[in-house]
Amino acid sequence: MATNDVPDIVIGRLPIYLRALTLLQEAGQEITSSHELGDRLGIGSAQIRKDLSHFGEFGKQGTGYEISYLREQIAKILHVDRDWTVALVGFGDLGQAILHYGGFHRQGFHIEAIFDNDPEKIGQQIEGKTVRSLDNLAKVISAQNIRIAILAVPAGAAQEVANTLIEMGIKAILNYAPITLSVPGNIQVQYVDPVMHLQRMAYYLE
Amino acid sequence: MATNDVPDIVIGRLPIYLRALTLLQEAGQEITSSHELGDRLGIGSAQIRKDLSHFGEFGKQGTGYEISYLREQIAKILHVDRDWTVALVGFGDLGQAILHYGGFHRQGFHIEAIFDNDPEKIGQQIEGKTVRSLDNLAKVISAQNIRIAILAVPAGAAQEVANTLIEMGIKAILNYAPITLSVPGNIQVQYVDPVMHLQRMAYYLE
DNA sequence: TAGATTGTTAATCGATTAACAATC
DNA sequence: TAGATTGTTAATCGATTAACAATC
Repeated sequence: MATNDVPDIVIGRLPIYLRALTLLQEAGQEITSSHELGDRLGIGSAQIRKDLSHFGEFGKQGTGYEISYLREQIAKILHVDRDWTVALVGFGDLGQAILHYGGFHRQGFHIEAIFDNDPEKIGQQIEGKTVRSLDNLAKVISAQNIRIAILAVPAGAAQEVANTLIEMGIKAILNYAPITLSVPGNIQVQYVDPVMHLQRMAYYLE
Repeated sequence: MATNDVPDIVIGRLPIYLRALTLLQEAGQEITSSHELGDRLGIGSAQIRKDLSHFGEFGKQGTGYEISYLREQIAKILHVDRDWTVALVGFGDLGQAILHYGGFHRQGFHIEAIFDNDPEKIGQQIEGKTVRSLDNLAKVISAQNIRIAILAVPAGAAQEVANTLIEMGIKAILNYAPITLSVPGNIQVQYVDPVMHLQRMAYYLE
């Protein structure tokens, strides 16, 4: 049960398992197996068992996994068995779309602070939140103990804003700006860049 | 120059290289090296050279790479040295945000057809395009020879719509629905699921 | 020439997979 | 019991990295 040095690639698959389990649960199913899960996900059953074995034993020989139990356990491992408060930085078209998108909230990631440097936007009220100047970053982040930020500023500003966020204590950045951020090793960064996905697929076309 | 069986993981890095090169070029730089590129991207220089070696020789010993040339070559390899016509399927909040987002267009992926099944939306005019019923999928896709679709329908409908798209000749799907699609081996699928990225990062928090 | 950097080979490292004893 | 599936070990596979001859 060495929750310690689990390969990051394994961590990356846990949300996929979680999603599949939730789906099965919503369909009313109660038990599943590594084979069924693997078939649905296009992954080998051995890999699923191996991945889970990093964290403990969750199944029963001859039977499989109780879906609700495994779901809970994976949620606990990922620390998504709780609510997270998130800051949204950048309130242009993209930032507004992100706020409007309900998916984060539904999964327990609550955007409770919004920042932008455009004077036209500062002070604006949206869904009960106020758009604030970036100068207030330090105050708000420490007051609300926020550790996750969604970065939706232009590429040219992203690195600088990221630096500030990290100084203020942010530990995880979901970056929508199309630029690779340079950050210290203890800071998490994930990228959302749909265009890169299209480019990748284009290789295989024609 | 075996453009043949290049590992998919290598293909996945080409858009990252492309993005970094474009950035350097915009900054007015003309020459770079695998070391500089690697430092910026947090990747080993050997990996970059190895990746590129799958496709040919693009550098000069002692000097490095001419940025504009390497950019062009990678764009050609990825087939993004041209414009692509894309269908958007699903015109709810998410679909509208995707259409409104300029990033696709800017990189040569043009959304030229929009589909939704909501009678309220069908017929609506947006940016010179008409929202059409899914019944028109076949006609429009074959008429415009569209091979890429962006899927932004609810999770419950995604697999069924994907099946239809594939029947109609779509070869690549950028899927925003939070569900793993089951597709034939010759069909490309990429996933955009920001929540999964947050879940992955949450593991490392606290 | 001296210094730098490529492209490539070989070694290392890590991840996936096959197989099976344990056991429900 | 017979059948099924887990958790884990060992083998395989593939990707990353170190090192260096070639050469600009």
